[in-house]
Amino acid sequence: MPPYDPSAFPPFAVTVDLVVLTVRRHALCTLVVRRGEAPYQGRWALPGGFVREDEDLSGAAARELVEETGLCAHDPAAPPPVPSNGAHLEQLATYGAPDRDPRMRVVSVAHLALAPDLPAPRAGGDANSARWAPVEELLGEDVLAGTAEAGAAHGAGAGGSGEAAGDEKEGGPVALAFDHARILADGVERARSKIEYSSLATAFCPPEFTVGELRRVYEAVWGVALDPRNFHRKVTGTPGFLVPAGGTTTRQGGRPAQLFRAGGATLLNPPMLRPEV
Amino acid sequence: MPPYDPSAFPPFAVTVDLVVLTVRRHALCTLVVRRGEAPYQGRWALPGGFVREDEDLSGAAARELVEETGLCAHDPAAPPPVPSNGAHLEQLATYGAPDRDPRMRVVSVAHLALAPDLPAPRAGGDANSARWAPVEELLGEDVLAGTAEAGAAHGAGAGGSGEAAGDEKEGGPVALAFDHARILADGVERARSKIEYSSLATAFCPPEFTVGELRRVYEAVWGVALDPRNFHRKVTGTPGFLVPAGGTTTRQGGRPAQLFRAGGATLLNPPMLRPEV
DNA sequence: GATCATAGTCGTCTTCCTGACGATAAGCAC
DNA sequence: GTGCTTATCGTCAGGAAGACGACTATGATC
Repeated sequence: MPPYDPSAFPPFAVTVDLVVLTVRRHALCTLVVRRGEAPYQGRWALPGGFVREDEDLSGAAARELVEETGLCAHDPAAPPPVPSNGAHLEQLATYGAPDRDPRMRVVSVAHLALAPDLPAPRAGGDANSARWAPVEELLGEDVLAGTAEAGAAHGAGAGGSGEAAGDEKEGGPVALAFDHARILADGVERARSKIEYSSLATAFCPPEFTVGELRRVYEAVWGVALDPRNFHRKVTGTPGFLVPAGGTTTRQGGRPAQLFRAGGATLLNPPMLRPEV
Repeated sequence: MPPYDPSAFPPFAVTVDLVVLTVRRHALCTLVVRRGEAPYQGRWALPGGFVREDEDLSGAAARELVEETGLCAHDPAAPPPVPSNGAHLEQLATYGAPDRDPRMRVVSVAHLALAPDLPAPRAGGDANSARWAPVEELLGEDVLAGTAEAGAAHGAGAGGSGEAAGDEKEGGPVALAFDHARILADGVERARSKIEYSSLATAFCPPEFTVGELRRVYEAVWGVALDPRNFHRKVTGTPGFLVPAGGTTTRQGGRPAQLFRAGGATLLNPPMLRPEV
């Protein structure tokens, strides 16, 4: 039997889109770039680009991450002592509704990256500018509500439902291009749930950090307040989660705090569950 | 600015592959089909096929599921009272290493389906035959070990590592085509972890089932033995997990057991964690 | 320098959950 | 009936987590 007849299947464009999350000033933020071309010209979008001919999906995601942020992707399979400013990068989900891009059939493999607080992003490629936007600004209540319930609407919103399509005035929710609001919502939910049962929250921290800084990461990602004493007991009591780095710091004010590094443990058992609703 | 120049990006073929899991005779089994054409002709593979021009990714997965098993995919967003023999279907991950198919660049969006025990599968499409294979047979120890640790190898194994490439004699591990061993391993791990914190295990059960039948599902999926008394306390004590269906059955022998239906709750809180290693 | 505000760290107490396991109930095969 | 199987209820001890008191160590302010 001959190889595939190229006319036997429809050709797709395959892209990677990135949900890059970080914690800035006690808020969970994501990297967005302004689109320089139609469609959705001038709207904010998640960074991304085409997968190249000879490129792995994760390779394409890592390349985009470097282009947009200068971050070197850290492969989760690497040995536990993480190289300094590597970001965590993992595949999130794939979005391929027929109408998600009005120009052609595009399947986008979204990736989730978690990074420590970074200087201002450098714009790259076809984006006029880039910025860190608090996810709260980008995800209106309607979008978030839809995330939790309506899996069926899973890619319908190429044009957006309309209501959330606010303009560019600062402060109000800004509608992202394409189905990127859903992708972002899925990425945020993945991050929120994954720090429950893994040590991934340390990916938001610099190489050395204090228990309080780690707690503020959890508080920003979950949007809740945690008891400092119970949190301290939990993270220092979980073997392998944190290893003392040997110094102290007062960068938060108050009593000096011990510095830690991320330990080798990647799975938290038992997990640290989000407080109830 | 003009629409995309079609020569500006490489064309991909996009397929969906299915990891269909069920519990048969106390063993976790998956649906495999025998390949009728090269490459890997005669080898077992996961069912799958091309995504059509006008088709959603989940739509393509649901179509393949019907073609291979006759199962009607159950959308998780539907109202909780699940229609009778619908299977749970969710996206798993996407595999797109450049060399995963020797003929051309193929990106495969794998989906995970969980189904109650079914009659013998009906072969469809280009498969000479289909069968339910215990995952233990398909996943040699080396493959499983690789799953837990080596995320780096994430799609490299189009040809397989070689060692597991046993032939077709019954009993020994059988090497799956393409990178399907990894896809299957990822799907099994997803199922194993997801029944911890969700009520998804009921997807393996008929509409009405006993606590003991549900326990045997957990035991088969995790490959462990659970204490019947503690399990009973846990599942009947979690509000919304099970609702009494009103009858009893003795199909397992022994004292008649109460029949239950899956309740509306989808999230188990606190979760039922796998026993330690 | 005393006082205050801010954070960090150590304990205690109560409650809930779980694992281990005894005991009883209700079918079937003989 | 006896024996075997599975289901279901109960008890008990240990661990984890939430609530919260107490103390420590710094900088800021008076």
